[in-house]
Amino acid sequence: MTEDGPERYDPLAIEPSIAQRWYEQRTYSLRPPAGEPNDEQDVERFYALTMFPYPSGDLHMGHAEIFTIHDALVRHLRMTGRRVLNPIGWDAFGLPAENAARNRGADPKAWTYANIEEQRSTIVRLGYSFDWETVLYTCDPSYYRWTQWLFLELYDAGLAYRREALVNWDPVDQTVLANEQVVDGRGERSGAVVQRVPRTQWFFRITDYADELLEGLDDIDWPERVKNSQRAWIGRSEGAEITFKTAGDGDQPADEILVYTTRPDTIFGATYFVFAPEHPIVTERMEGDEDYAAFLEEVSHRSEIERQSGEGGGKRGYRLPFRVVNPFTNEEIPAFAADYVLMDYGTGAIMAVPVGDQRDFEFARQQGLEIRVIIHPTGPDGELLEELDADTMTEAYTGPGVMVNSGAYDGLPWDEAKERIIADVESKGWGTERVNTRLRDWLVSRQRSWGPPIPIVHCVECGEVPVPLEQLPVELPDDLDFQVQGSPLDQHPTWKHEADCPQCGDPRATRDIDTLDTFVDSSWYFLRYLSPEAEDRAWPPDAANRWLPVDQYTGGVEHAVLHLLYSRFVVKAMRDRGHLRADEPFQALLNQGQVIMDGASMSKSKGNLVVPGEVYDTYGADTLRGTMLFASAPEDDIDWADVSPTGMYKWLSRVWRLTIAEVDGATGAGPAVSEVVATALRRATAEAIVGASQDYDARKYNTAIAKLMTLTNAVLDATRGGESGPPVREALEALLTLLAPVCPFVTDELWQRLGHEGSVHDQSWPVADTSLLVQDEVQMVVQVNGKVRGRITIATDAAQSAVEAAARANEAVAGHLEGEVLKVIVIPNKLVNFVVRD
RNA sequence: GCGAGCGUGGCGGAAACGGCAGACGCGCUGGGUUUAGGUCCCAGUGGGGUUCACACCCCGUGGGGGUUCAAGUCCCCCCGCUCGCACCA
Repeated sequence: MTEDGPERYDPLAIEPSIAQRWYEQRTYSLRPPAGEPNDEQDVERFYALTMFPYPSGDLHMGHAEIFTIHDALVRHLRMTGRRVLNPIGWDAFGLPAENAARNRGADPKAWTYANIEEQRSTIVRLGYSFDWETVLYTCDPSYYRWTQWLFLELYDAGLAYRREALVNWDPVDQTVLANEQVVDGRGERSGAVVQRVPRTQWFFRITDYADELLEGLDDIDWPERVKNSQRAWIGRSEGAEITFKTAGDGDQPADEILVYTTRPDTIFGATYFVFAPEHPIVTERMEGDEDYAAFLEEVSHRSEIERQSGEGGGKRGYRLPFRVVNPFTNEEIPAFAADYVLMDYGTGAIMAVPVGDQRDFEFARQQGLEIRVIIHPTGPDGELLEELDADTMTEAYTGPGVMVNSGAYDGLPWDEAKERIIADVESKGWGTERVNTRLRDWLVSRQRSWGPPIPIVHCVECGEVPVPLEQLPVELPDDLDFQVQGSPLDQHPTWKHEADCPQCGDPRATRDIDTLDTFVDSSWYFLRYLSPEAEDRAWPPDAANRWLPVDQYTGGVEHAVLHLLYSRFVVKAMRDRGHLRADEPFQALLNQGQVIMDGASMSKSKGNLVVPGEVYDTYGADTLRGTMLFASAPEDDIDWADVSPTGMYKWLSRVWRLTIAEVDGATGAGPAVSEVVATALRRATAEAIVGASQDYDARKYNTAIAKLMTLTNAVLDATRGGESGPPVREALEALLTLLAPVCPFVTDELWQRLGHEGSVHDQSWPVADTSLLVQDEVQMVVQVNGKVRGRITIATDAAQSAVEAAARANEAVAGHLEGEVLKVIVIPNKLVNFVVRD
């Protein structure tokens, strides 16, 4: 460092104290103490939400990326006059705390809050302008009391219920999981192969809202791929339920079996019948059959992975000792139990049509079953393309066609046959048209102990009884032993016995020992932010009606189905209970890209972990923020190996030097900029304001920063001889306000160095003097046959004839105009193109 | 297998509407300042050809075809990569 040169840019000297001041003074709070968000009527409100962090350690680069994008958005909106609600909190319940307790003997609460404190100080240090009055922690009784209330609301509405079902059991995390938490047959968190086991568990009836969850996607501004993921997950299909009967065989009465099919038109091709192995009709009829019991045992032990990969023999089937009657043909067809039919989709039984379904086709070939052709392929105009041959076909035919061997329906196009058959099924009382979804009810109970206890008491006399609202919260004991086998809450010596039945007072009643999934906590936190300290209600309905839906939600794409689908369900259910009016929680969604390293995700085990602290301890938070936003568009991944914090640091240093020089020059009366330079600089300033504003509106922070760099270069050019003066000052002030959302510290500091009283963040967004952008002359490109051959400078909006004449007069162009000119195209103020015969 | 998205210099990335491809930055090369290194400042930087030089010419946005006066951008086919879903009847 030079001893007596101008003061250099030293972010570490200015950032921490500003950060601390913003935090302590609650600078960005919208809320008077202990109230709801300040809510004057005549303001434009904006609810900006970013996914709250999970406190499993300090903040990582991914958090810094999301928060930086979010904060630039929020600070920009504030400067454009919006009243922005920008809350923060912690998703503080969950398994990592419990694992730390089990493995290291830590107290989960202390562990969680220590991590929160570490994350909070990093968030403050990075200058994110959250409203520190609204902080919430999902593990705090003042929060989970209302999570329990939410459960009871759903229970009261019939949307929360307990039943036995085949569920996903994670043997490592020792708990059941929701379908959404099982990826490729493995637990999303633990990576363990999940087992399908029967258990009595709590569910939310999300399937009641399947249609609305699907249709609502059309009206929200989310990335198409997230909407597609949700559409696929909901998996709506249209078809029919049709009743089949088992063939009578004397002493045993015929059973009725419902099947679901999307292709009722192919019913004449049903040559066999398949039950899910656990189907009740089968288990009842096969009771005591050791052979079948062995098959059931074998199938239940095959993991999802084996079943899907086709390893270990593909589909497993068991020929049942009875037959089933096809209602349309009265034909008796063989019946199987097979693992390719799932008990929990449709009705758990299918009519198998090998000619029209690839799975049935494969199974039929494997078992040597008949493949009956009932359709011939047709083209776009209904013309016959070929005739299928059961002996030679190698795969099922699923395209359009015309019916054959289908009784009265022969000769009909398939879609018409489908309609007629459904109509006939209904008129004969054999079944109904039916819509089905892949979506199952949401399994919410967990055999874990760092979560909200389910507010239900089990009484020998009254059954399951909800805990009365005035007794909420059902608090977790703080002396759980996490070293025990199984659920610590269950093993606690007294906790579950502390409750008497709320209905009959029976002291033998016990608490439900399961807790709610963390996704229940996070499915409504954006509502609690509206009044985190309210003790008499979860949220005020009028505040919810004013602020919801969230105007902009930012966060990772990994929540495409889980959190984002659950939150949508909760909002719709709460709307129907009269607690709010919004149909959707999040109107717009932005998925930021990942921060990776050398093409791979960062992790300690890979040894490529870069943490935010390493960067801000060297270059400061402004450099970290600027680097992330300049590296790429918000949606794109950033490879940390490709980015250069030094480049950003050098630029900010230059901005610093230029501003300090202007301050010094103004007081020291250096030379003033010339008139010509002043005009050019003012135009550069106006261009930067216009360009950067458009980029901010489109959230293209990378190009906004590029335009600010261009303005910096213009200032540099103008002040090369030590000049200063109003045009320089205006350029720098515009630069600082336009940069403020990205680099809040250095801009605030320099703003004050320029002599301003208040904060740069309280300035309104600059407006350009657009008259400066109008120029007398423009440069136009001259092309011959589409190739650039020269340029002309000509009056703005010059007449076509004048433009053409000037272009012809251009020496470089003239040499290429020897052939016959067939056509001249003039794009005003841009380009002339001569079309010449070669 | 199905669905969606993406392919632009050595690198990250720019180019509403079809109208100068490569903004801005990194890196690199050369020069200046400095005792030196770093910092800072200046110039150059898609590939090829050609010229003493100013210039000039050709090629170029994964590959091939098409529409157009004009294509990174629109249409068709192919290749590659990434991400979802995946026995859902």
